[in-house]
Amino acid sequence: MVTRSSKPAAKSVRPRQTPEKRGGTAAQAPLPQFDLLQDSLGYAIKRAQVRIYDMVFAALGADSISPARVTALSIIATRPGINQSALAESLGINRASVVKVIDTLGAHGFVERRAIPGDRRSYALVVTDAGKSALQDIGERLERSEAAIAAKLTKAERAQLMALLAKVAVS
Amino acid sequence: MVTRSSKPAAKSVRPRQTPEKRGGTAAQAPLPQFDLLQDSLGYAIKRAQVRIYDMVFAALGADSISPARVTALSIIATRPGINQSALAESLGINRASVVKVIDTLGAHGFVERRAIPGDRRSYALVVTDAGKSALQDIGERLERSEAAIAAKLTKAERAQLMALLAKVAVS
DNA sequence: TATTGTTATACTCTATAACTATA
DNA sequence: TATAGTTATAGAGTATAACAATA
Repeated sequence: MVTRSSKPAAKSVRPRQTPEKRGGTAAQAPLPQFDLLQDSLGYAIKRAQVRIYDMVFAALGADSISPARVTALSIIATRPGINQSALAESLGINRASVVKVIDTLGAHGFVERRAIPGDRRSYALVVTDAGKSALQDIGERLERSEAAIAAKLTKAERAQLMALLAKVAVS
Repeated sequence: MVTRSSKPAAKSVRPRQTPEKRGGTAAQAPLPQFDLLQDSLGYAIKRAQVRIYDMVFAALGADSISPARVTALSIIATRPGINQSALAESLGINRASVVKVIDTLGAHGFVERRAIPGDRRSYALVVTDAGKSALQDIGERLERSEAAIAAKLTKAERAQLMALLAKVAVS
């Protein structure tokens, strides 16, 4: 049984490159300043996200599938019959990376690759009963977990936060 | 000095789909449902975070240090003389992992490890003039970048979003 | 003994490129 | 030619454990 190891921590993939490109022009100017850590909406969101991520891990339990896999499972549940490439698109990752995701979900017995009569190049991904059951359980755990956060916000505030975040997330 | 050019790419959770088949012939219970993808505050935050992360990458440019390193650099700038262990604590990562972070920032000439007279076990980390200059430039880039998001929100909405996120982020 | 930085090692998540089998 | 899935390989970011130097 594949399980999540200890600490996951945040991700961040970035191509590295050579240093020095921004030369040392006039060094110290009176900074009109925008304090990254304090004033950036990006950092504010990041902090909230890190906080929630911790809670999600605690809620899922040590032997659960990872949050990323829960997302994949949720998408397949919502779009039964989706193929791996479309799932990759939906997850915003490369289709090659989806292979292991499905292998893992398959090893857990949560998802199946089903043959498609008309096209033998791809599979129709479907969530099994065990997968639906797991998703139900996970949903309940996360819902209870979010209740801890909701306790800090009124219903109206939560709704407004969701609305504002949706505006920000618009691509 | 690793120099892998190409796509930034990162992301993690990026659900989005059409509202279709849902209450089907489930062998499970009549789900009172909490739709993870739709109703979870965690996912809403994650989506916003992914969106902003994309913008941050674009704003920083291909030859910049990573967002995580920008954070480290900002912290050192805010707390000059901090040592690696305290920085690790502040970043929420293991102190062993900080070694490479500082090595990288050092290779860029943005940070220096300075000897501390009283304690030869640790270093006082300080941002160099080049580092301050880079931070200034990055701050301006990110500020302009956030303006694109701010355009979707009124000043009051932005302030409220920041306030609500701060409530959520409270540990 | 406790702390700090370091090294060696390993794991997760993801990307690219190339390959196979279809279509 | 184009598409879907796969494999091999690589890189970023992080963790653990063990270690030396220093306190």
